[in-house]
Amino acid sequence: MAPKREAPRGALPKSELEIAKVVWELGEATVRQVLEALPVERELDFWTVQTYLRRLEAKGYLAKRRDGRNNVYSPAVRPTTVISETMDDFINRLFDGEALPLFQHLIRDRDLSDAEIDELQQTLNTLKADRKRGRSS
Amino acid sequence: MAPKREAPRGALPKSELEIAKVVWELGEATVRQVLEALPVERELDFWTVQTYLRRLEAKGYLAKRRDGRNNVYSPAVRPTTVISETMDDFINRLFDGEALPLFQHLIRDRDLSDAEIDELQQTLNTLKADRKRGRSS
DNA sequence: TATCATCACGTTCAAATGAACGTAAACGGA
DNA sequence: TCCGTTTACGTTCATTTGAACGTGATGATA
Repeated sequence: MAPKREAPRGALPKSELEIAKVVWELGEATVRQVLEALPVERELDFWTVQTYLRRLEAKGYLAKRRDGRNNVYSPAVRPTTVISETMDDFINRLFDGEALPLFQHLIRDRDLSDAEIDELQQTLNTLKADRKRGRSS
Repeated sequence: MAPKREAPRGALPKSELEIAKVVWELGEATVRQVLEALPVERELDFWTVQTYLRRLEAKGYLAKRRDGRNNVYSPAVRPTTVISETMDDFINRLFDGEALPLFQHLIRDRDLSDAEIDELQQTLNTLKADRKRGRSS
């Protein structure tokens, strides 16, 4: 059965993604908790954060639970899913859906440390090995 | 001397990027040429394309040259620069500026062919070798 | 040289997005 | 139990983005 993407859910806008990320990190959070978890230089209003959380819930990205007088928000869609969708969108837009050119650019542009390069090679080797073995799911 | 990023030029919107990419591919192009270079299923108006090209010029991404009655647009900023900026913005938004997690996600999520994996490894090896040698710009 | 098609430019318009508020309800401490 | 504080919800507002048009100018062709 295909993974069946519930709804296309076109890529999240900047600000909403930013807020969603905070919720992901915290696991679940109230408006105030999100506000406090934001970097200090990012001076967002309590109300603004509230707005984004509400929108995220309306779009189906977050679930809302009541805890006393507070709303507690938590992921309704797995973060990795959202990240994948966002990356897909990005790759489609910039590289016609080809991952390879993105890699090349990335490798060349970002100053990767030697350690990071090693780590990447490691990952690739592992992936390759896994491929040879079980080629399932 | 530092590369000196002229203006922050916050990441291009979807549609404008789409049009800019066409210009990059063609090297330079008139409105009509861009329109015709777009995939057929993308039914954009002549006027709409014109608008985006104009905006891109206003933002400093494209240069405009007159050829008879036509405007001919060409890159005013190197495409690779724009791509880098766009990627930076994306990585900042989604991965706090860390390239590595992006790689991991990418490697795991996109179904890379064996050949692609090989190519990546090749690239990494080359990069590593180059590093050892001249470390300057 | 008159005509017709094409083009540039300014302008417009709706929807999405970033950001914020006012009010009324709910809670905890005095 | 009353008061001050905090929160939710609906609502609003400006800007950006996606998309398109009308008019006047321009050039090729008859």
